[in-house]
Amino acid sequence: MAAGRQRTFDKEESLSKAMEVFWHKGYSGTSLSDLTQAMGINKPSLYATFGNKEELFVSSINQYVDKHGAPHFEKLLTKDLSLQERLTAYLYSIANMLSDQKLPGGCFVTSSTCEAGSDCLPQDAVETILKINTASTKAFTNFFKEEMANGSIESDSTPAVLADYLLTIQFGLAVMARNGAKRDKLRQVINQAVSNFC
Amino acid sequence: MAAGRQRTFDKEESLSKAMEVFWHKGYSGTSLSDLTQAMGINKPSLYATFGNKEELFVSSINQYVDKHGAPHFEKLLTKDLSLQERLTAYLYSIANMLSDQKLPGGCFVTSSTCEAGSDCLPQDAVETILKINTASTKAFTNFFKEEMANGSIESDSTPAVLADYLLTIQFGLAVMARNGAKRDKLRQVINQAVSNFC
DNA sequence: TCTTAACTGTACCGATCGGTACATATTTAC
DNA sequence: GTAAATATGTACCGATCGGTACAGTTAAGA
Repeated sequence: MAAGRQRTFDKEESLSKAMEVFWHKGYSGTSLSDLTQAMGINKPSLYATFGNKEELFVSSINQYVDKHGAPHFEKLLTKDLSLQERLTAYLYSIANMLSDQKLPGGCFVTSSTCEAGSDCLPQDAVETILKINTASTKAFTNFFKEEMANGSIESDSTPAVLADYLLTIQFGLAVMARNGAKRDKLRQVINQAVSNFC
Repeated sequence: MAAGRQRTFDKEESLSKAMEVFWHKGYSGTSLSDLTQAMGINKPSLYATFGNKEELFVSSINQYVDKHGAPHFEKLLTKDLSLQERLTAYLYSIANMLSDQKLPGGCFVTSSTCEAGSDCLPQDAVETILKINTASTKAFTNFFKEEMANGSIESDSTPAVLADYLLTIQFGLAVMARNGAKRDKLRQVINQAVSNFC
């Protein structure tokens, strides 16, 4: 172990607190005081451990993807369910998160994508967000490509278009949640949206 | 006419400049310096004419709805077109705006709806945004109600659900645009989304 | 035990935030 | 012509912004 005084907080837990603040308030709306207060640490500890506000934001959104983004994806791969059933389960899982009262509300990536278009975010943050959305699009595209190979899709749309459509639905649901839409309303929209894949 | 020196700028034009700044950068991301610079006036003139930052924001988003939001709606009412054709024309019209390089990018209402969930906006602004989205939902609901009465819709969905679905698509398209999606990509998504109304 | 490395809290930095006081300039009404 | 009313530009306000210097504290390694 390295010499020196050891830190009195857990790095991942503090990052998790920071993530929730950024998720709730956005990059521009979050001050260092907001962060240090939620994390329970002082500014020098924050800077020593996480760099600066920008690096902490990037770490936060990456943690968000790991903890609250990626896990939904496995719903798409459940065995013995139709494509429609799996898409519904996937989006329901997301809707649960979007409307969860114990979480900051909506989708961190969606809100950040809006904010990234404002030229108010540091470039590294913008690139991180773009990378996340690109990765989602590619994952969806590959998913639909395989579903088509399996014969699960009758549509004559391309995998890329279906992927963009699914991402659009996700973004839309996230904004609906930020507007106050509850779980049941989101589910009704999902049912409507998924009936498109028939 | 009232006594006193007359102002050297056009109120509506200055408001339009302010609107574009808020549209582009959001409420938290916009400073008074950004505003006065874009509007070409000094702070005392801004405060005397438009109140404070919050009131200027509310005026801005209301002007946005009048200038860039409401006008699309008439596409839904074009005579002698099918429901699908009218929905496509309506959403294409929106997509043109979302991806217009001469405009600030995306949809001011959508971005603000995300930001409104952050508790970083003044309450009057939040209420204004909520009111705008509620009005859209009601207008869509009435629209679909009439279309159903006309027999244009075979779906067994309710007008309210179709309205929420349409709003979700609009929100989603706006975020896609903020993420860099160009007009053609938005159109493909729209085609996919509208095939739901068959 | 003693050096050295790492973390913590206080107290501060210049810059910018939203907002305003005030003196000056311009206009209409009388 | 003069008073009243309105707009303008400068210069400033206290508060907060993101970020850091520095002294003190706690630990591991020699």
